[in-house]
Amino acid sequence: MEPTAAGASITLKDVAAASGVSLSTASRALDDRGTASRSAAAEHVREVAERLGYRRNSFASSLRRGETRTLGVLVPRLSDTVMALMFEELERAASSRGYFAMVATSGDDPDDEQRAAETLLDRNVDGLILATARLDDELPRRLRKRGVAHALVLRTDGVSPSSLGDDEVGGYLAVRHLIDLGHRDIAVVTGPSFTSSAVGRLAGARRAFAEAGIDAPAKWLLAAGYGIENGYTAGETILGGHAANRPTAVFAANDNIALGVIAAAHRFGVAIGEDLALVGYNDIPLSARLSTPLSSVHVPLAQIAGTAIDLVFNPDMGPRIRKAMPTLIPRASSGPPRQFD
Amino acid sequence: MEPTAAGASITLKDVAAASGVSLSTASRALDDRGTASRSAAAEHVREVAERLGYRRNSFASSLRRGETRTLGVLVPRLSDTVMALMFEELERAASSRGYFAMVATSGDDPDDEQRAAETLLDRNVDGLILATARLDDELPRRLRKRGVAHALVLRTDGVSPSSLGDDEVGGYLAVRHLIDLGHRDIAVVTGPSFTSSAVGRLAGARRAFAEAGIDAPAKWLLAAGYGIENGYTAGETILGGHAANRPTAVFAANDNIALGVIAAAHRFGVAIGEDLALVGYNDIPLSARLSTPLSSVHVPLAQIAGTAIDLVFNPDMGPRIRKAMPTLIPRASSGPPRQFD
DNA sequence: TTGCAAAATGAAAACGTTCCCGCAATCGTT
DNA sequence: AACGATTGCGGGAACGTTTTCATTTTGCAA
Repeated sequence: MEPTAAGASITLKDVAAASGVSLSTASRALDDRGTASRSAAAEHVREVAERLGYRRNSFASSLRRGETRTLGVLVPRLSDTVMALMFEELERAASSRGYFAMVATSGDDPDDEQRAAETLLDRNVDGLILATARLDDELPRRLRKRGVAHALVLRTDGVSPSSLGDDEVGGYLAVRHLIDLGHRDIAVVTGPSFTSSAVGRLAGARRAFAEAGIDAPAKWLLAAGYGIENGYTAGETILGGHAANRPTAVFAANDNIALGVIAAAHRFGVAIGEDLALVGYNDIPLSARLSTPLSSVHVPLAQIAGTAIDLVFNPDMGPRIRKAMPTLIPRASSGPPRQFD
Repeated sequence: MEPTAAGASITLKDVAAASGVSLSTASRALDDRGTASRSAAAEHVREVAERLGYRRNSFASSLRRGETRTLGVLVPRLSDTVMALMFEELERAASSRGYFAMVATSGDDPDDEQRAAETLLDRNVDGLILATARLDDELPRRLRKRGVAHALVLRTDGVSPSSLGDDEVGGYLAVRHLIDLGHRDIAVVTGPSFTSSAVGRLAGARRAFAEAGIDAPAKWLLAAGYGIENGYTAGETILGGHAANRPTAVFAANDNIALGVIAAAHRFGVAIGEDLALVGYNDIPLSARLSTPLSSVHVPLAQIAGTAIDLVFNPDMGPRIRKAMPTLIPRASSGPPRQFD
């Protein structure tokens, strides 16, 4: 009946009694912050605690200390590989700083996002990391007003402390790569327009176009969601017309979209890498393992994670919005256009 | 400096004072378990609490109550889509029962698994759900000995309460499907032999072979890891020989392995669905979206999640090991063998 | 009205830590 | 040997809840 997890638990009082010291002394001896006391008594307490299998009660401790050494992470969904990877890196970075990372998922709905954030705050996290930010998001604003320590990752609202890849540069690199290969007819499929990542990557793509004097037709600049199915739909739109009217290259603002485009290309009998060059974004592990490995813009997630956590606790050091440099990884999916063979 | 997340916080004392009642009354009025008190005073307290923006301090509450309404979930990694989906379902099931799910990742190392479990237990979770179990795992054994409420998902050690898909049936369905299509030369790539899922799926495959009077050659029964790269290696082994010596079908014990086999097939110029029939396992969302959509054994994760949580809190009701029925989803990747065209 | 059960209330004692305070012991310096 | 400075120690008061217990109030029937 009782869902008691812990067995009969050893409290600090037990340890103190067994060591023949007071509660206070035992507490101090086991305080792992700062330098461990080197007195003989303290050493003895530590031995006894170990022997008895004492584990500090985190609630009592947090209640008294007023901090939890816990970080809340909010992501739209974990089944999106990029988000899962981001969380894994955040977990690692948090752990190396003595923190525990706790995740909640919120989908794409601002209300759910708000609710999920409250859930995390109710668990008294010391700070919050959001991978969900919209350009005009209410949540970061409220967090700022309430004085909640937080940082945004991967996406920014332009105001709250943020750690992300430089999407403008990434978009530029991708399209520049395609242009350098000889492509002129290039389609761009971006993510949802409420994300800074989509806007940034599109801006970078535009810069590359402008630099090369290419006038990108509006019908080949599509905004989509970040899911495979969105990529598929976009792919149908782009490739569905007469073969002569197709672009020779596509820049997909994320690897999921690219996967959708691949499926659409297959449906229309267009060979990726030969008939159509394709560049994705994020370089998820799958990309390198596809039948035709996917060129993609790699983003240093580990670095972004570390920076994000530093921003949560020291928002005042350095610029509030930190951008990490992405790298283009060329693979077989992006070859020169047909006529160049 | 101070990593204070919450602003100046409203305590129960404030609410009580503002409502003109005692602390105890305020506490009772806001107790959300059981039936809410219907007295006028209680109603008033709730209003005041709402107006003041009172949020119960979860530590003080948990400390006093001795329960946390928190569930710890241990998975090898979240970047594996199946694990991410499993966690999302567990999170949902937990939430609908008033629990919060907390995840930790442990890789494939038993020591890390132990450490991660301790981390969760240190946070006083009311129960633990493991998706990491090995057949001869120490951890479930220790949890049983310590009397920690727990359940295993997706994999079982055969002893602790477990909720998983019926892997034997799934393996049978997959291979039976291939046999029904006319295949006789079928390779099977299973997962790591320390997982019950790999063992079960292989056993099911064997039953299908036996039933059809097929003597599966040992060289086509490969044990691999559950990653794409393992599938690729296995694919190289299977398809690397002379074309005449290749199987006409492959059952991959998970979709990642299938993805690897696809890549290997591509390398050897073998067309999936035409030259080689392929069936995966788990039916991750990507499978349906591949260029050649992948046939796969679908597993009801939501149901497994619900059962798992029930098992944690009521391990004595019904059988300890519950198996959910998988379904085969045939798609374009599994066609009849060439000579049948 | 009176009587009695049921419901609501306030005081106070937990829950297991940490931390402030005053005091004693130890240390290094002249 | 004497001095101040450091360090370690135990007592006890927090931290914000929940819960027990004794008491008071309410509701209802006679």
